[in-house]
Amino acid sequence: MIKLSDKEWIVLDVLWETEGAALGEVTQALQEETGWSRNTVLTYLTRMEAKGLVSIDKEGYPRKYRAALSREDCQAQARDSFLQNVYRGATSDLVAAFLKEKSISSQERAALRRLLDEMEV
Amino acid sequence: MIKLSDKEWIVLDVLWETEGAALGEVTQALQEETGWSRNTVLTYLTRMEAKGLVSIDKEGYPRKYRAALSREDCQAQARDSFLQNVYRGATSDLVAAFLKEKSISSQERAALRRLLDEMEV
DNA sequence: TGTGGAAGACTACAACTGTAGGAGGGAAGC
DNA sequence: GCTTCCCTCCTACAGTTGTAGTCTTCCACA
Repeated sequence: MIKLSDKEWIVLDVLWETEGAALGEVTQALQEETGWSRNTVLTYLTRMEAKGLVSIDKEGYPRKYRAALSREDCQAQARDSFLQNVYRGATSDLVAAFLKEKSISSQERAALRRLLDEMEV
Repeated sequence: MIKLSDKEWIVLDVLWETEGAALGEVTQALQEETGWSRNTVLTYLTRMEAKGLVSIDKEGYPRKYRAALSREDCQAQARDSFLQNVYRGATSDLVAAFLKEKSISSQERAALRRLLDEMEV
């Protein structure tokens, strides 16, 4: 149900890295990638709190902002909707397309083979 | 650059299936999944033409609507942004997550193994 | 204790998205 | 030719997203 925009992913990436950051720290961390003003960052943070994506620790000043959901949960959600929207549920087409296009190391390939092996029951 | 909304994927899915459909046909085809009114469908179609997602064949009456981009191009685009947003570029994490979660047949697993083998150079 | 700089609240505003309604135009059949 | 039905055009309107500006508050330090 939770649908993150591209920019919300960027904000959450920062929050997932830092367990509880103040506005200035978040703004700082986003500076290179986005160049956003402090106010823009604050707007994201407060809107995202309203949506349940961010939790704000109001003890102390300045407040600490943290991700309210785990990265894994958000990823699972995003995988589902991507799979449905873009591949109409065909997981193996999807996986094949990613594998064909993107380079991965031979270690990674070995790990994926092991994964496939474990699935043979 | 082209960013499709969930609903735009649904519309395009219909257009990719039918090479050139009239409004009534598109509305019909979308009926079950969306229940949209004819006007809603028309709004999507015309807005999507403005964005270059749909092309309208104005010869004849009623007009024929068709997808302006191939499904493959749209999928490639969507893969890219998904990979970046959700997995920060880590293809093998992404692939592993899909494989772990979604069931695929042993035929499909075999095909993926072959794909991995072909990548070993 | 006054002040400067960060932080927070509130406001703004345009573009895009989801979802139509109403008015008018063409074509096919009676 | 007139009716009927579908098609197109234009308009609407609320909610979301991207990106701040302004005004106010708060703490730390001189």
